[in-house]
Amino acid sequence: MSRAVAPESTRRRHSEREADTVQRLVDATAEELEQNGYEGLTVRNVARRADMAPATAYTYFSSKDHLVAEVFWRRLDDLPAVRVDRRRTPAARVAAALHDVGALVTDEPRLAAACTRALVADDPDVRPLRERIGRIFHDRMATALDDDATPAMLRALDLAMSGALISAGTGHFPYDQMSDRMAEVAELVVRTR
Amino acid sequence: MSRAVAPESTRRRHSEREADTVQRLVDATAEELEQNGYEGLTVRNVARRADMAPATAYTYFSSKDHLVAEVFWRRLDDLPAVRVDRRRTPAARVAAALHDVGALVTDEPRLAAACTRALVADDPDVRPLRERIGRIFHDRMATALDDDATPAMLRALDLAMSGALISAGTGHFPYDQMSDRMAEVAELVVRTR
DNA sequence: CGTTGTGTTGGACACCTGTCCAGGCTAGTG
DNA sequence: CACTAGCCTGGACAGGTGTCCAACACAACG
Repeated sequence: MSRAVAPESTRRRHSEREADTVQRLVDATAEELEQNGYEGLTVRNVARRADMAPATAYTYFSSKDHLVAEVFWRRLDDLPAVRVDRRRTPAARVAAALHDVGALVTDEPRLAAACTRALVADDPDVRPLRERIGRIFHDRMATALDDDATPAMLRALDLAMSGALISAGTGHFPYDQMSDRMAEVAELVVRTR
Repeated sequence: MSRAVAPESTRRRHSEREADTVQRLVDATAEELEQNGYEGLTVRNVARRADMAPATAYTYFSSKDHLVAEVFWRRLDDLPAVRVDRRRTPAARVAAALHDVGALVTDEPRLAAACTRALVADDPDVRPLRERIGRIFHDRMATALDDDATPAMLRALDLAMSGALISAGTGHFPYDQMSDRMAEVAELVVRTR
C-alpha cells in the first residue's frame, strides 16, 4: 500500500501537485467529520477548511459522499495486513482480522456513521470505492479463514459484514461490538469440512 | 394488520381526513418512485402528484426519506403472514418466509433501491420505521425457524438480511436472488441442537 | 345561522447542491 | 527572460431542501 503509487479513486489522474490538493481535501474532510459529523459536512466547508475554492474541490470529488467514501477507503487501505494464527479457531481468526476495522470505526464513529450514508449513494464515483471497500473486508476474512472457508461461507460473512456496518452505523449496536458480533457469525458459519 | 387501526408512522395522529391525505401521499410516492426512481423523487413532486400543496405534505412527512420508508413499511406490513411447514428444512423455511419479501423487492426494484438510501437516513422520523422493518424481517425468520433457532442464529440472520438488502440495493446482486442467498446463509447457520 | 376548529394553502425564507467558465497565477521549459 | 501548460479561482446559475406563517375553506356544533 498505498499513497506512494497514485490511487485512482478520484476523478482524474494526479500530478504531484494535484495529489497534494486531493490529500488536503481528504484531511479536511476527516477533520470536518470528526468535529461536525456527516450532517454538518459540506463540500464548500471542506474546501474552506482546506483553504481552496469550492470549484477546486469539485474538480476532484463529485460530492460529499465521494469525499467520505474516499476517506474511509484510505483508512482501511492503510490498515496493517491480516496476520493469521493457525492455532486459533476460525471464529477467533475472523475476529482478529476484523479487530483493526473495529478499532477504526470505534475510534472514528462519525466517519463510520457517515460511511453508512455515503457508501449507499448512487454517485457513480462512489461505486468503485464501495467495491474496493467490500473487497477489503472480503479479503481480510478470506485470509483469516484460508482453506477453512468455502465460497458460500464467505458470501454469508460478506452479507453479515455489510449488515454489521449498517446496523452499527444506524445505532442498532455500538461499533465496539462489531468484531465480536462478526465472530459470533463466524462461529456459526464456519466448520472444518 | 393494518390500515384499519391508524398506523403511527407519521408525524401526527390522524383523523379520518388526515389518514386520507397521508394515504394519498403514500400512493403518490409509490407512483413517483416507480416512474422516476429515488433520484427524481421530491417532496414537492409527490405533493403535486397527490394534488396538494407542498406545505401539506411536510405536515405529515419530514422528508422524502420518511415518505419512502413509510411506503416500504406499509408494503411489508401488508405481506401475508408466514406459514411454517415443519416438514421442510430450516433453511427452506427461512427461504419460504422471505419469499414474499423477495417478490416484493423484485416487483418494485425502484422502491427497494430507494429504501437502501432512505432507511439509513438519520431523520428522526425514519428511525422508528427502520426499527419496525427490522422487526418484520426478524419475526418472519424467527417464526420460520421456531425452536430450531438460538438467539445467536437470529442475530446472524438479522445481520445477513440487512446486508442482503443493502447489497442488492447497491446492485451487487439482483433482487430476485435475495431469498436464495438468505437460504444459503440459513443453511450454514442453522442446525438442530 | 353564525362560530369554531381542523386542515390546507401559497409564498417567502435561508441555505445547500453541483455545474460552468472566463480569467489569473505560477512552475518549468526553451 | 518570456512563454506556455497546468492548476486554481470567484462568482453566477438553476435547482432542491425544510421551515414558517398569515390567510383561507369548510364541516360540525350549538
